[in-house]
Amino acid sequence: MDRCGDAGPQGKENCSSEPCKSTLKTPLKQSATSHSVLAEIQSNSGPLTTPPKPKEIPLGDPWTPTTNLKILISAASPEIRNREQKKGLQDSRSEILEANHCLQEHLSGDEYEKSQPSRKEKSLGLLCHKFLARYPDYPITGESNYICLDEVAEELTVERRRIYDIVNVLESLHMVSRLAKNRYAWHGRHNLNKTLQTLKKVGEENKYMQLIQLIKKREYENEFELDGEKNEETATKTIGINEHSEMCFIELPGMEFRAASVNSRKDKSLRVMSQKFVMLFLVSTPQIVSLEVAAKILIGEDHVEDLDKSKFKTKIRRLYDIANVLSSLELIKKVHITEERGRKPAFKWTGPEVLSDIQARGKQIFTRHPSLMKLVKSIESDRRIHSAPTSPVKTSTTGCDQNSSTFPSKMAQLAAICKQQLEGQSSELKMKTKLTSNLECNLAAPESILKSETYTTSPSPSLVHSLGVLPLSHNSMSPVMLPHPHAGVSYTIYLHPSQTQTATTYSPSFVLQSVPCTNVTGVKTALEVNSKVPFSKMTTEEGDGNVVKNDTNFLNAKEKKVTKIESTPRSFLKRSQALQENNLIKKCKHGQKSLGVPMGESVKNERPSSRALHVDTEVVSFQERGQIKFEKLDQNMECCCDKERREGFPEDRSKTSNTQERPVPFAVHAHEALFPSGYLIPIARCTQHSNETMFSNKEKAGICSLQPATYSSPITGVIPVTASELTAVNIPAFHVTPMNIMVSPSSIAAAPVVNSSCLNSGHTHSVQNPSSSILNFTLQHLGLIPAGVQVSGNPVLQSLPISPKAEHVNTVSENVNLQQGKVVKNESQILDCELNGKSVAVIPLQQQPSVPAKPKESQVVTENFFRTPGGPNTIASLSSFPENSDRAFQRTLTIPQRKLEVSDD
DNA sequence: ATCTCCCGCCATGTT
DNA sequence: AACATGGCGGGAGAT
Repeated sequence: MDRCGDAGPQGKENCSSEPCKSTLKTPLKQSATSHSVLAEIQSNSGPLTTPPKPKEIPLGDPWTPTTNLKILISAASPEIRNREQKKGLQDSRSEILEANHCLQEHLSGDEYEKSQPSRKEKSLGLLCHKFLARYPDYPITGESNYICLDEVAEELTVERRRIYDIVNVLESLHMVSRLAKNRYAWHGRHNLNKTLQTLKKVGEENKYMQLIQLIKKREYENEFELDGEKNEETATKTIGINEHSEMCFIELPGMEFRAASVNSRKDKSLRVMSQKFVMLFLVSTPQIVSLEVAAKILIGEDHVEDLDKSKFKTKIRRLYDIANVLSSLELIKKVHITEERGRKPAFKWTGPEVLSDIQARGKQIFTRHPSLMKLVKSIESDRRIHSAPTSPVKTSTTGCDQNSSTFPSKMAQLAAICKQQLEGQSSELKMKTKLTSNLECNLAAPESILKSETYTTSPSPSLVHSLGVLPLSHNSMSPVMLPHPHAGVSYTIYLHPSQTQTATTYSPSFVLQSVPCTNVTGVKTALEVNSKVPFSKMTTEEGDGNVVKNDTNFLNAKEKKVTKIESTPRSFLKRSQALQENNLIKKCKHGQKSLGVPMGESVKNERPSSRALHVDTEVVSFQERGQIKFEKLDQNMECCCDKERREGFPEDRSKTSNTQERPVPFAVHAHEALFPSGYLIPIARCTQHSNETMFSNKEKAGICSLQPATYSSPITGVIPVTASELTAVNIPAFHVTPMNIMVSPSSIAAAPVVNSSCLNSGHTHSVQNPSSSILNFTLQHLGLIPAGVQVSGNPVLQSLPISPKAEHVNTVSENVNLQQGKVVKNESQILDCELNGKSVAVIPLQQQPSVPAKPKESQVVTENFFRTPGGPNTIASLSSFPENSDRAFQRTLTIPQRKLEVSDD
């Protein structure tokens, strides 16, 4: 029971508990944090003092059944959670403690023991959930949220040591950054996409994919003959990764850890391991990584030589720790891979899809200007405060769906192909949704409040419109942002160019329609043919007990599960065939090393890990449904998709194109640039600012410091959005009448800004006060504005560019997440705004041919990007992609933009 | 038996 | 020296 001993010495002078306490529930996720509140919090947060920790944990963890229940409940229900928090944790806690104490006294040994929380209840995952519940996924940017470790530990009644585990992982994702001793800044998921993108890039550069495959191959080839170590070693050497590539923590230039302490160990463990682990998911095709492989790779990098069991074991332990946190973040999910050797634990990526560098490049065309983001946010907050509920009624605007009905079969096919990708986004959606709902609640009438699972309804359906869609990259798919039927949230769907004209709302219905089975089969076949990898049988176990075995048609399976649409007998037949094939292959595997890529593991859809809390049932289930994957297929598919993406497939390829439409309700990432600590954040300029600085000033300015200087694009007024972020801004209804352009700052909702993270390029441009003509031109040129489309007129200003005065603009942007790009539909409105003297923001441009703007920084950024202060390496690998960013990027810029499709509703 | 992974000792860094 | 961080692995609950 000396538990508290080490981890948290009690008396810390830091962080007076008072401030912290008051701050405590800091930014409640659900509650729309108002500026004032945040400000208060900030001001309150005192010096970094560690509150004398009254850690009576030893006395009896508050982990009484009651506590547990509360925790679980709160974890499951944001509303409840918030309520709880508001209610005052202190009180409840003390009560609990007391109760517990009593319990302890009255129950003797055994009994007391039983009353104690089970191991599960103390899991890191659960703890992480609690931790995350304390902060909003997308905190308002200027109002940073501080995290006082001591306080958190105390409130969560855990040792500080545990908090470190969580924080370290969060740090690896740049969701938090260390400000000082005992203090961290909470960034939420604002930087997540960028971070992931960067990680993916680094992972690619480090050839993790190959390494993984090599390892798998070895295993596959010599089932048990060689020890993993040797395999690993060999693999590593073969690939030529590692030794030198020992990667250190990836951070952004200017964002390095300030504390030496952190630096000292930063290249070690948890943080780095976490990043690497994530990289593995991002680079591997079926985004499933077994612990074993991950451990080997991680160990391999460190010390290829001494790979002993204990080390391996330790690595596994750490991976579990990390996995728990990542699971809580809903980035991964535990699954089991069943192969001949047996079942082995693995994790499946369920986070947002991350475009590869190359892929992203094309898509990154548009980046939301930081200032816009801020504006959006400002608007939002403003709205909350000032604006009257305009249209309280939440209508499920299914609008735009006219198209859905018309949804071409092609689309469906595409959807099928990419469905898996959607899964990943679902989580994001969920998150975004939450945010949205919060916002909505604030803005709209109570009725409009939605549950986290549901999409939020916009205050006024009519007002809410679909945002424009920005064409994305080379990818032929055009993202279309549509209002969510259920919610007022718009989201973007990527359609193939050919499909572009059709806009659909992301809705269940949509999904269903979009996924025809037939296509899947065809695709599959093609893939199979092409694939060099032998199929192996894979099985996915699901929580519900379904076990699917199959190698092919994972799509079908998936489809079936996801959409419930099709389960064609045919597909099953195919499946069986595939299985047979696989078996044959397996039998021959020894003889054929060439086939060797041991991809085929059976993946089982796993039931939700016991630990994981299923907060959002819908989401989870959705994700789960889509879980079944057949590695091979996946892989193949992925490859194809990838290829296509890179090549920028021609339009006719639409079938295969992966529609990544993940309608993801997204929070607007505001200012990545502003973000204090994102190490991975590519945006060059941002990094230059110290955290503190960034927060304070920029917010008000509403303008990102980043922008202008860096890119000058002929087209002013346009803000390039990066597709990579996939974030679309959802623009809530405006209070503006169609004709009327008078948008009061307060009334301005959000601008449809597409946010993207240009990892390499950091192309964030934002122009202010673009001339309308220019905008029009640009839009047309880009194809954003369909020739026939009439942009204006629409009373509902969906995508409203944000007014420069951003300060008062409310942001709703958080709702939508665009994967690739968005098109702003209401250009007219935008123009209007501008005309009115408001500066308009949003319009994607970078890709426009005419805009050659290439950030000079890109190069710099790239270099720094991965630079790991502590480490040597880092990225020697960058070299692996010779063409790296700059050039490629430039080229990209020059590439004529493909036509953007705007769905007009 | 294996999988998970909590727990907390203790080394390392910071203040 | 006291405190902050966090590497690490024993060992026990969960399966």
